[in-house]
Amino acid sequence: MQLQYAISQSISQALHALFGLSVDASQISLQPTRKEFAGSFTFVTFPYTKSIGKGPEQIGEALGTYLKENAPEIKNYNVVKGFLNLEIQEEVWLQLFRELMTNPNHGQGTSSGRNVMVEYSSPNTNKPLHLGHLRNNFLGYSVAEIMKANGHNVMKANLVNDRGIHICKSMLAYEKFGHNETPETSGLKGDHLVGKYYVLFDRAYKEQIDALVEQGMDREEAKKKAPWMLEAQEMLLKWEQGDEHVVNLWRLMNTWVYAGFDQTYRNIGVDFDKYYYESETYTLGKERVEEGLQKGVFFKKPDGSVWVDLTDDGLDEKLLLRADGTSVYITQDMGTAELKYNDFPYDQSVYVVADEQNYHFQVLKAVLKKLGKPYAEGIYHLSYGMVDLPSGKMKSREGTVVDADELVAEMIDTARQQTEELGKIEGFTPEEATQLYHTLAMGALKYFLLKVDPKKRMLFNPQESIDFRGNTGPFVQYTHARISAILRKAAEMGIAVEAASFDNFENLHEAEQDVIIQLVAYSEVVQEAGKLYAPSVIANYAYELAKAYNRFYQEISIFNETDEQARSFRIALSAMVARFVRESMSLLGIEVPERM
RNA sequence: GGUCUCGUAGCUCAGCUGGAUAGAGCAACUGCCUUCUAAGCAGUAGGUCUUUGGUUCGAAUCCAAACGGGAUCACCA
Repeated sequence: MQLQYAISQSISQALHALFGLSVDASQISLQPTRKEFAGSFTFVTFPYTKSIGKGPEQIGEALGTYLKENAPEIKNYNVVKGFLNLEIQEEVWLQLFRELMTNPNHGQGTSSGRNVMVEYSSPNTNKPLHLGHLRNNFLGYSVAEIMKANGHNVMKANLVNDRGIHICKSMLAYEKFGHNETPETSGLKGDHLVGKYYVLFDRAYKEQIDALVEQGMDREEAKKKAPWMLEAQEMLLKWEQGDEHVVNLWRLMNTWVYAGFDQTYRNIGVDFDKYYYESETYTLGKERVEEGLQKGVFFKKPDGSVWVDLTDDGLDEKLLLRADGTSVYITQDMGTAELKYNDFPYDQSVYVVADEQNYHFQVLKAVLKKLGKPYAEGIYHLSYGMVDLPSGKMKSREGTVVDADELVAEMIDTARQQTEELGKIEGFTPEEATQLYHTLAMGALKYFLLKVDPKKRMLFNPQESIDFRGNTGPFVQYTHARISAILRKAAEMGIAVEAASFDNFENLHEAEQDVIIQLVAYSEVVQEAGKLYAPSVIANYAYELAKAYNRFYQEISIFNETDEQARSFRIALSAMVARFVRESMSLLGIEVPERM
């Protein structure tokens, strides 16, 4: 913030004038003053006692006196031990506020010219999305929006994992039990229908294993020898050979799944600029392996398999290509990295993938560096923690997952109940009410999943529905709805929202000042969130802003104010809060209602 | 076992590059709607920041060790 820098400069000058000390303004750090003391910024004098040779209070007093006389921004000061608390002139805050009003791009970074690809979602096509995917999707979408706000060109990508043994499992069970069931005949959403057969496969497979074990076979052996496993593997082989029947079935079932996913994506409000399909990319990467062999950074074992030695990077030896020449996971990712780069020459490629794959991405980056790829350095694994249930980790096959579609439906129902209980639905058409419930439900859910630091694991308790009070999405949305009501009334009264209407306003209330401080911080918060890839930073900001506004709202009347200048200022302040609430929430992928 | 991570109020989480008496929300308890939306506001209570050392004027924050969770160490993806 410019203001902080100006104060730092003044302190730098003061240190020089009073004590002959040369400290660059950039080295001087200010912190927000704790609320129990008067002031907005605090300068800590402890670090200077040695070089100056005086006590911390003495230094604080001297600096305070100097600043009050020489720095126009400083209204007053107080010294508590080694802390110099600085109060800022009201007019300075008002001036900052006026600047915000006239700058519609505050918080929009100037174009960086940098290309950032954000890959997220990347689902398997054998089962529907669950709560863990929701965290992934919301994170990915939000990070992409945050990157845009930081001035980058963003490409949102979805790498669909549409082939492999897991898909064949669903296909096989469908062939056995399906009786040509379709989403239409079953009334099931496509992804749920396919997921049903994945579960059926697993159930039958387990029974087969148990049966084999009972016959005296070793369990590990039984897992490999169970008839359905063998059939699934055979099916995968046929798929790779282009067997018409298998490929047709695969196509049919994937079509169902995509229709289901599209519906979910639309419902939760995420989208993609580009889709990649693993069925089209899984053979890529072999050329990169060949390239590495030629460059001598990879090596071949006697059986013909290709490896890379990453022990110098603190990692292990890693297989890159099987002896039979087929790809493994890392081979594919080497290929898709190149493909992505050719499609969109990125400076940075963000992979929103759970932290269980930390090792994999370390390896990927190290391998691409060894190949000397220009895009290796830009690879960033946005590693997020799992969502735990009170019972522990979610497991698809064991049915201990919270289904995404169901959860969203429940949230919408909760939103409806809450709204009806509060009697807040008068004057809404049925369509508007439906829209509101969806907005609130998604607001609550997204905020809940995004307010936590992405790196951390988090807990979700399905028994306790997500709150609509306190530090929640609806709380922030409510603040916006409140302000909207005020702005409607102001418009009716013909009061314009413009800086000129409060030129002579003074007597800034503390609650008003606190709101301005929050507003001014917005652009820094957006930068911080971008630097950390952390929507949680935005969520916490939106909450703090809303809280500061609500305090103001409660303490100070707007329309009962007789001073027109003050009234106009407060309306303008409200409008500005609404704007930043809307913008910050939109960075989280959350909409804000006009009424609720 | 190796590597990586996490451990803050009963619960869920904030605490930026070290700074004042560690903050919110939920749950509990008190107040505040004839005044702009009470999904709100104000307040009370709740803590050996897992433990022990170290660095420092100063540590929840940095370093080390221990204890306790979790992830990973596949010719699965």
